[in-house]
Amino acid sequence: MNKHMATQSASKDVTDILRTAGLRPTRQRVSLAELLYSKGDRHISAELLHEEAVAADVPVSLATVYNTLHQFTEAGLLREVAIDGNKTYFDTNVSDHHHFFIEGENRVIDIPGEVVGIDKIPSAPEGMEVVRVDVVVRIREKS
Amino acid sequence: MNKHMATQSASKDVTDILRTAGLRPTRQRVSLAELLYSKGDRHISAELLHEEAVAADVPVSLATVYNTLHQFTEAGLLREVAIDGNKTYFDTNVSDHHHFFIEGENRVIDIPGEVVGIDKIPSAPEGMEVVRVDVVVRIREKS
DNA sequence: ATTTGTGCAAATCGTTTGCATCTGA
DNA sequence: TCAGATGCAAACGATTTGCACAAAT
Repeated sequence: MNKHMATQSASKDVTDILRTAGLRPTRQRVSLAELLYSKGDRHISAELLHEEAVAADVPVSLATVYNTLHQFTEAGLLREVAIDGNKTYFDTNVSDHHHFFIEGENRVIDIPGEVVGIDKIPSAPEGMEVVRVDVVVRIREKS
Repeated sequence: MNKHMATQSASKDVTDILRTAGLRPTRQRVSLAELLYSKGDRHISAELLHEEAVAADVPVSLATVYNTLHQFTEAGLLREVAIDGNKTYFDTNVSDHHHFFIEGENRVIDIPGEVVGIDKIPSAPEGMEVVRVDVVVRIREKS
């Protein structure tokens, strides 16, 4: 059934993931997914992913990159990290964790392990429920 | 020296604050400061503040509102709250505290008291120092 | 064949900037 | 006076959208 097994070992899983998520595994989506997940946890902007795709000979339009990132996010494959205001980062690590934000460099990195302990999660106001707690530790070059 | 004392009781303090911060107390800056600080703690966007100013018969350009907000921030009179990505909020509460973010409404409110306890602040990577820890508790209408 | 995705370029939104004009000390 | 502030409109960067074309099932 698969005509080119050899070249599809990596694509195969991605294809299934997409299908399971209810997304048609198109060329662009498969390629983008591979770029996203083949290098460990990443925090990437739409623009950067677009550049990577083009560099990897997967010409895809910026608009499609945006669409894809949002679809992946809705499907739970990515998490949007809103830290800086002007740019949106997408985190390939969907599990519960927090971030360092390097000021000046505008870079986001995961805080390793279960290092942040919040001992008192404040109770939400009447009729509200907590969706998620985000912790951002802003750091800079030691002066 | 003050010709219209009666109308200046509120303006007086603001004027001093601005002067102390090294900012010339111009009409616009004084008015914006009053709008900002006369209603308790606020989390306001440039656009909204602009609308309020115009509504209060203090015609000021949006560009000036942006300039002013940034100058106030540099002077330590305001704190920038980056939560949402597409919009920047300025917090009139400069003290150490954290925020609820109401999804859907895109509203920011202070978490009252010293309710958030972070028991382990992760150590920053080599050569880096922690500037600040931001905690955002995302909440939504209970379903 | 039908449905869904893609590309392009134009549109939008928040924010910033350049520059001529005004204003506070 | 004159450095510093303001207003306007144009410039900007990130993101979105509309619509004709292409690809997946």
